[in-house]
Amino acid sequence: MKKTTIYDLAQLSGASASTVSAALNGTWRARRIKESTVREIQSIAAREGYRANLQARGLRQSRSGLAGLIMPMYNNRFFASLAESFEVEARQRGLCPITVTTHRDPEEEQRTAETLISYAVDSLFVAGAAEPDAVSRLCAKAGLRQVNLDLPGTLAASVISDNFAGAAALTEAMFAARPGSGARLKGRIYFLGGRETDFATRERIAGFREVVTARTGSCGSDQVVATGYDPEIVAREVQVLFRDPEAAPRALLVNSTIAFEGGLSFLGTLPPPTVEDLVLGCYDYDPFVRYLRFPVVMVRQDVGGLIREAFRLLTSGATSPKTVRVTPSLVMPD
Amino acid sequence: MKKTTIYDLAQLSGASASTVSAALNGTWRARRIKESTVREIQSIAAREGYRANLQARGLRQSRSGLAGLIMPMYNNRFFASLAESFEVEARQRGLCPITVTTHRDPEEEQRTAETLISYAVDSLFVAGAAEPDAVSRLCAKAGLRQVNLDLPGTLAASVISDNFAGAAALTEAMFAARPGSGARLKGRIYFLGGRETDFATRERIAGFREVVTARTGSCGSDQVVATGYDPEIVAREVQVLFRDPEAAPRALLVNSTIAFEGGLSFLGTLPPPTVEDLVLGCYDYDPFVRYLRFPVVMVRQDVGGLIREAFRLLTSGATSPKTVRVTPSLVMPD
DNA sequence: ATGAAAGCGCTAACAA
DNA sequence: TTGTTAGCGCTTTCAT
Repeated sequence: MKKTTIYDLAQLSGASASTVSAALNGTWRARRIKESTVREIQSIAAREGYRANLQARGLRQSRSGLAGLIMPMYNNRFFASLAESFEVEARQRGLCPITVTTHRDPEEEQRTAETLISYAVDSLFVAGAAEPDAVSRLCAKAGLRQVNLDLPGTLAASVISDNFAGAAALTEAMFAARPGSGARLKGRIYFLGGRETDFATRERIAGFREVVTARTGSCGSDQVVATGYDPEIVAREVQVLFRDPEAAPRALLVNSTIAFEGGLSFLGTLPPPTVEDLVLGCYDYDPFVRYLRFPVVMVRQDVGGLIREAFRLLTSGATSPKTVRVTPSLVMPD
Repeated sequence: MKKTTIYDLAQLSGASASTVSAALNGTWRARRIKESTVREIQSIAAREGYRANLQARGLRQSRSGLAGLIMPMYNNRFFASLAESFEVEARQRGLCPITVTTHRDPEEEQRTAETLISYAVDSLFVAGAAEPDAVSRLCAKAGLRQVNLDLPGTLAASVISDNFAGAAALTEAMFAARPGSGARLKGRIYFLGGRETDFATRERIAGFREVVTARTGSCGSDQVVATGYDPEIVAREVQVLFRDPEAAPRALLVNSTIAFEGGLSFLGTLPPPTVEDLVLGCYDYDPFVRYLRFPVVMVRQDVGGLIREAFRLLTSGATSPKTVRVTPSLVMPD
C-alpha cells in the first residue's frame, strides 16, 4: 500500500522533488516556479491521488497544523458548543482542530497535554481545567502557545465568562419576574448548587449576593447552599428549604443544569400550589428547560465569543497571563 | 526553545542514539540492552524532561498512535456519549483519541478523513456519516482500517443500534402504558419526526409498524409523519393531529429529542385535560425529559457497546462490510 | 550488549 | 527558473 510521494511525482513530471514540493504547498510563487510547471505538477498530483504526508511536513517544520482543545467532557451543552465553535474557528485559520476530554482529572489532563505537545500541536486551548497552571508549565517548557478557557490560570492568558455579571443579571431578572402576582413575595431567594471552591461558582455567588443585598438590604449566608452538583444532594437541599411552608423560598437560582435536574426532581413532588409562584433561574442553558412545568430564566454563555477572543489573544502573541471576560446572555421564558 | 532529543540523551549518557531509543520505547528487552544501562538512560531522560517527538516516530513507523473519530456534532447526547466511550476505549488500547465533527456535510467529511489520513491515524471511526462509502473509499486507498458507526455503509464493517428492535420495544411499552386509565383508548398512535430517507428512521418506522399492526390489526400510512427533525415543523404537525378533538391521538412516538422539543412546544399550549391521557415516547434519551409535564418512555442507545464492538471488528482484522447490531435499552418514566 | 548508518517524506538554504 | 543537499528526530537493520 505504498503511498505516492513527491519523489514519485518528481519522476513522473521530470521535475525535482523540491520543485514538486513547492508547486504543491503554495510556496511556488515565492520560489519563482513557472506557472505552467506548477499546473503540470498539480494535475499529475491530482491524477495520482497524491496527499502530502503531514507527519513528514510537521517534522520538518517542527509544527503540525494541529490546534488542540482539552476540556472536561462532551456531554454538556456548554462544552459541546465550545468544541464546535473551536472547530469552526480553527478551520477558518487553516488548522486541523483536535479535541480531547479529560474528565477534570489533573493527571489525565497533563498526560493529554504532553501527548498533544509531542504531536507538535501549534496551539493549545485548555477549557475548564482542573489544574490549568500545571498544563501551562508543560506548554511553556515546550514553547507552545496556550490559553485557558472558562477557568482562568495564573501562568497563561485566560478567557472566561463574566460570571459575576451573568449571575447579577440573572438575579435581577428573577427579582423582576412576575411583578403582577403577589402570592408569596415574602419568601427569600436562594442560590443552589456548585462548590464555593470553584472559581466560577465563587464569582456567581458574589454577583448573586450583590444584587440580593441591593434589593433586600441583606443576604444571609444560609441563602447560598453550595454543596456540589450532584442532583440527588441538590434535591435533598431543596427539600430542606421547603420543610417549613411558612418560610418557603420565593425564588431559587440553581447553578448548572445538572444541579437543576436535582432541584426539579424534588419540586415535582410538591403540590402545584406550593410552587406556583416560585421564581426559578438556572445558570446554564438547556432547551428542554423551556418546556418544564415552571418558567425558568437561564444564562447562556457566549461560546463563540470566548473562542474568538482566545484565538485573538494567541495570535496577538500576548504572553501576559491576563484574564479577559466575555459577557453571557439571559434567556427569558416565553 | 530546543527540545531534548535522543541525541542529547546519548551525549549525556555516553550511549548511542539507538540504545537510547530502545531504552525509552520499550524495545530494549528485545535488543538485549543491559537493564542497568536502561535505568541510567531513563533517569537521565526523566531529569531532562525528555518527550519523544511523536511526529518523527510516526514518520519512521508510518503510523501515528492516533485513533480518529469523525461524527456530525458534539451537541447531542448520543454523539457526545459516543465520543466519550471512544476516548476511553482508545486510551485503553494505547491510542491517542482525536475527534472531529463535520455537521453531516459530505465535503467536510471527506476533507476531514483525508486530513486524518495524512496524519497517519491508525484507525478511523466514522459515525453518522452523510456518505460513509466515500470515506471508506479514501481509507481503502490509504490502506487504513475503518469502521462505520450508527449509520452503515456498504464498503466497510458497520456497527449500528438495532433500530428496529428499539422502536418495536418502545412501541410495545407505549401500548402497555397506563393500562388502568380508560380515558381515550380509542385514539391512534403516531410516529413523528425524522426523514424516511434516513436509514435509522426507516428501520424505526418498520419496528413501529410491525408492533402497531400486531396490536391494532393495521397501521395507516398517515400514522407515520416523517417530515424532518425541525422542532417548528414537528410542532405544526402535532397541531394538525390535534385539530379534531374527536380524532386526537392516543399516543405519539417522537423520533429524536430535537423533534420531541417541537412536539412539546405545541402540547404545552393545549389545555391539560386534552393531553392528560396521551402516551408519549421518544426515540432518544435526555434526562430532562423525565421531569416534563407528561411521563415519557425513552430509548437509550448502548454507546459503550457500539464502540467496543467496533474496536473488536477492527482488531479482528475483519474486512468484510458486514453490519453488527447492538440492542438499545428502554428508559421508563418514574 | 551496543554502535553506525540509512532512511521515513518533506522543506529550505544554497547553488546554478 | 530549477536542482542539489542537508537535515527534522526517530527506528531498525546490520555490524561488531
